[in-house]
Amino acid sequence: MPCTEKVKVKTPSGRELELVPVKVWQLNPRGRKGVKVGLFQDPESGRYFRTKVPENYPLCS
DNA sequence: GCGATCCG
DNA sequence: CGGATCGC
Repeated sequence: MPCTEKVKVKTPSGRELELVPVKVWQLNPRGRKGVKVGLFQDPESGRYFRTKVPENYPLCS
């Protein structure tokens, strides 16, 4: 499933933006909860970065 | 430190 | 191949 919904994120450049993740996956140590992580691209710098996304955000490609 | 992911 | 992501 492609990523469509925007997420409010703090970019490495220090801006608060709504971005659509490139990809979202679950990062779980065995036996505990962990977090959902999104891969994003900073429109300012063009650089990729990872940050937590809300638990209710769907996994996507 | 663990977990998945992939850019640098 | 390591960094960086988060919370436990």
